[in-house]
Amino acid sequence: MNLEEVASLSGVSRSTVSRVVNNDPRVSDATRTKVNEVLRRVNFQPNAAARSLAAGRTRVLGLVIPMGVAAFFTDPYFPLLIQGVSAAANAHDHSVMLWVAEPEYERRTIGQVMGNGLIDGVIVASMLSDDPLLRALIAGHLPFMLVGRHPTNSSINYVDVDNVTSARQAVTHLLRLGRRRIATITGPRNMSVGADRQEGYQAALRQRGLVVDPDLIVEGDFTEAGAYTAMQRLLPHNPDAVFVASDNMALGALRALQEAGRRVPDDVAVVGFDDMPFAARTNPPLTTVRQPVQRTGAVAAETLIDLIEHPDAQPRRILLPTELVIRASCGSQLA
Amino acid sequence: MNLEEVASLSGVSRSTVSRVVNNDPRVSDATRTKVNEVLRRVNFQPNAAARSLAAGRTRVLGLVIPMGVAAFFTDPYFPLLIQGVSAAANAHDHSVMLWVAEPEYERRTIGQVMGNGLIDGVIVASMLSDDPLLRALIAGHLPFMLVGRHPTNSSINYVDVDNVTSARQAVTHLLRLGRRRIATITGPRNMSVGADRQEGYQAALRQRGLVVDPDLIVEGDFTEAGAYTAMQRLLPHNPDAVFVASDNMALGALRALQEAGRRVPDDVAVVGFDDMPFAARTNPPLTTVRQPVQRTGAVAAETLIDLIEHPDAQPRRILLPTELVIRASCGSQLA
DNA sequence: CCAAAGCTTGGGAGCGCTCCCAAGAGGGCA
DNA sequence: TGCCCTCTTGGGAGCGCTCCCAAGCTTTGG
Repeated sequence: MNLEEVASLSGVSRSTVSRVVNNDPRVSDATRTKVNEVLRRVNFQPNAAARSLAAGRTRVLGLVIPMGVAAFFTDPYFPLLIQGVSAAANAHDHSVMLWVAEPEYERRTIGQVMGNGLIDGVIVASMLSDDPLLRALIAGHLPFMLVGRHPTNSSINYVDVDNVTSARQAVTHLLRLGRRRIATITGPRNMSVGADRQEGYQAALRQRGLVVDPDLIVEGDFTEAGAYTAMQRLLPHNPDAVFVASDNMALGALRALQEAGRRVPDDVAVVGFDDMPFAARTNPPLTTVRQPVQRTGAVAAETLIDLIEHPDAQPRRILLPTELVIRASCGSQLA
Repeated sequence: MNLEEVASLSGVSRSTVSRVVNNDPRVSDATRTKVNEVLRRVNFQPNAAARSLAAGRTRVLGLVIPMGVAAFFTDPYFPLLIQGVSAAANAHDHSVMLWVAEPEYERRTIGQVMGNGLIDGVIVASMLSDDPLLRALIAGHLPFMLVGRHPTNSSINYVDVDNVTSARQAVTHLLRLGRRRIATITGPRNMSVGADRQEGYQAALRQRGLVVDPDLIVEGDFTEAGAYTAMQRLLPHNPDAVFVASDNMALGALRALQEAGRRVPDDVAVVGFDDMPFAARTNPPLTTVRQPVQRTGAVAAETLIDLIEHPDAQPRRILLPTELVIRASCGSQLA
């Protein structure tokens, strides 16, 4: 069923049917009603390919999740993000094309994502600092949004939470509770989330006039298992608190602490990051920084659509607010 | 950059360039080399929309994840499945369009997924038994694959693991270890995974000549929190083992048991299902049924592509093998 | 040596839509 | 009454590709 057939069924021209389908105001009410009636009766769906070809726009957003991140499989972060993107895209009458980028995705993905006109723009999640896809994106002319700011190039559009400030507040909270040997398990240093949360950690210590002890900083990889090992490496240095850069990693830290016989929060206070669904149910319940993950995805999609429709607009740099959620693992029920 | 431009740059016709791009053998080696050279130089990417329009094929697979399942956000099952689908699709030069279907997705999604020619076929994950999307799919003519068999209509193409047999084996293992009051926390009954695993549980008991005690069967929803409550409801009935229909739910069961002061496996043996990454690291490590989730996704994609290319082929019903992974939570290191 | 059968190449048609321009109908106003 | 402007409608062109047919050339074999 195509426009022409609907046209002859309703006794008007292809152009008029097209106008009705696209809500063009330049159609009389009588005609519109008549055509809509036929449209509904035959359950007309305009052909997406033809539409894209003629209009030069596909109404499809790309979503790239680089798979350098093993955490994709264990961290609920990505499903939440995907859900947010998907919901916002659908609400704006767009579809989502997904690429779960393999390690050696450079060749295929980059070419596919760009150039061939399959998508109008692309959202890239959890980008590594020196990603070849990112280089191609910067060189190209396809609108794109990063989830998580780029560490060096600040002219790139992104949506993120204020990781530095959030981390600083979390660590400041631990300081206020009297903890002094505060350790941290960071994210990978080549991701800006990792670097930023560590920076916030250090800022809090310095603000308090404390020196940053490199022995109390261990790099994690956002997996539970990685954090477990990281925590074991921290134990000999006798921290009295640890700020862990994700809830998922906090799980690993808790497990290591428990196995080592350290009580939480009595011996070691633990603060996570994300406020994932399970954070309220750990033992003890996890104090953590709540970030709006679905919202982040939704904002990324909405901003990207806006960017596609207004290519001349100034760069978008969006920071979403976080909130420190106090539970038992930090040793205080007070804010 | 389009075919015509490449053609004039290489001194041949549009048709010839098209043949080279599509690896049509009817081109002389000399011409092919010459054109390929230009193709590479200008980094030619054929326009996807034009291609789809002309060829009547998009090389895009749809992937629908109904969101009735709250577990999407916490269960690593879906990321693994998505990864499998994505990898296989990419390997076959296809892209993946994702719909995370909202509760009231009937109207929009169904229309979008079908009809408008955006995709060549669709994979539907975790279908509820009486899903409107499924009804539309059956009535329509778009090739589709289910992940998880359909409970009643066996002529539908699907890929699944043999849930009945797997569950039966897991429970038989518990029986062999001497457990007699074996409980189960099932998946939702309106999903075939839920029903099938419960059926396997019952089959194992009957095979042993035991009666099925309805008090020992509680329905879960594939979430940790749901299973926690379910386990609490089971406790008064003093089970000496529990077969939990997913690892994620096993987490909740373990938490409930621990809080109630029951030792695992001494007082209550626990067996899960999935062998998710975290299963080896629970306390105690979880005995579980390993199912090849990524493989399931990959097979779904590959079969769907085959179905698209050979529409007359007979129905595909694929069962993938599982494996019982013995760890400490069942009270035996023996197979 | 010539017909028949390859091989290689070019160009037309058409996929189903959007966008633009033109034309007809009707209304307002001098 | 006549002119201009607005509203509504129709149809042509063209998006960039694939598919089909035909034409030219070369090869094969009787």
